[in-house]
Amino acid sequence: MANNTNTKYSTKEKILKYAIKEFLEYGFYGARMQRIADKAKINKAMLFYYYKNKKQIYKEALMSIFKTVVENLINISDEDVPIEDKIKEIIDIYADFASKNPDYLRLVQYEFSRGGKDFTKYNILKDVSKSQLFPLNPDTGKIFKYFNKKMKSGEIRNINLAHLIISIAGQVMASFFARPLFEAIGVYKPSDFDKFIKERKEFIVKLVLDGIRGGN
Amino acid sequence: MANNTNTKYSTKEKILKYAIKEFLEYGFYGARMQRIADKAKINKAMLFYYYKNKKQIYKEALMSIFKTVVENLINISDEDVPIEDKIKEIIDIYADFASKNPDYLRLVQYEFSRGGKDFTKYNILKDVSKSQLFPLNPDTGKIFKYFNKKMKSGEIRNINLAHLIISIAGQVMASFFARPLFEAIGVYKPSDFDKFIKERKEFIVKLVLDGIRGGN
DNA sequence: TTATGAATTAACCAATTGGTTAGTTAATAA
DNA sequence: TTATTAACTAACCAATTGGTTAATTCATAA
Repeated sequence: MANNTNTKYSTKEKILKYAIKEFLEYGFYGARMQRIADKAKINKAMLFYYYKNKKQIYKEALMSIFKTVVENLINISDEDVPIEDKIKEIIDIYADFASKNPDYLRLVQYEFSRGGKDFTKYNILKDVSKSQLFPLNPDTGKIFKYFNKKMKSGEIRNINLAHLIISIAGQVMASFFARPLFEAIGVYKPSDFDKFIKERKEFIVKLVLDGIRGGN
Repeated sequence: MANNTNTKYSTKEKILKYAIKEFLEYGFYGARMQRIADKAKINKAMLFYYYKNKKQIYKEALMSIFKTVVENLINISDEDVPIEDKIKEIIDIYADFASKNPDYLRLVQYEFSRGGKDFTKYNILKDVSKSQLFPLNPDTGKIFKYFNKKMKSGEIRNINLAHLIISIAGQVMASFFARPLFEAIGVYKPSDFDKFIKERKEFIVKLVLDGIRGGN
């Protein structure tokens, strides 16, 4: 092996790492193989030595990204904390991940804007949803279990939990997905983005909490 | 003029119409000038006769699309209806537009996924937000006026209205933006999408209504 | 009828693109 | 030492791309 085992990343790993950056920046069609090679400081031919073609690199990049996204979003605890804290926990998980990985999120959004063609083609989503840990899994998802208990005990009214999760996630994610809109029209000063997110979290907690406590 | 005035659209209009379709399908980099010409059944050179280059066609397509989006989203009435009806009205406007123009929405999403580079570059968003009719305009927006009145009368608690609008729109739009995810993981059967949206509307109305009525 | 400019076309082009290939270097095992 | 294979490189290539151009058709006005 001429593979340099001293360096942190193998050539194959480097390719994926910088391919992700390139795809994030330009999408599939706009991504350039030469630019990926340049970013990774390797010969372009290596891309085709380790991967069949551009599509395959994209596929592996997508899978890697989506795996990271899901791994982050399933970290919901089993603890039986008060409802307000549980809602905060869910919001925090989504918001924190979005804050820390804006580029990952953007590629997911890019894929969604294309109708999720490749997500479905590569079975990326299906594999993920089978996971016992997936929060939207109505049988095993921790969020479902928690709120089902709270509905039975009467602490919250009867609600459709899939809708609740979508509503919470939707409110949080909107802040990140439509960020260019908000900043362009001056909803907040770009430098105040973190402050805006903090405000938004508090707003969502209160809205949802009152919303699910309200009379049946 | 050799321009065929019998047909419904002029050549220039045809170009924009089919360019939009192409950009919606493939994004900027994936769009092909030849394919636009083929779709419009004109000679490729006509694209460069009426427009400077690809970028310019994209720019005009973006502006046209965004204009349509905004024109639809500002159609909020002035009527002083009950709060529940007003929330329903807002939700309906967003949901109806998204249902009727899934492709337009996808291009907006595509642009957002790119960080809204071109939206800001072409000043598309800024021009729009200046509009007196823009619902997010805190001084003149009809939604602001309506809810401010309701806050003063005590019918709802004091809330940040920008956040309220983002929350409502976010919950509605999530249903469309993340549609590939929901269908892949089986939140509903793809054929039941309309039913899902109907359910979602009802869910959001109730959540928001209880959420803004709740104690201060 | 004819002159004029706008609209349209087919053929073309330079540059870029994803992908290949023949040959070289480096590591390992016998 | 040497044979073998994996890792790597530079040069190359066919196909595609956005964009151009010179020539032609068409409509209109004088």
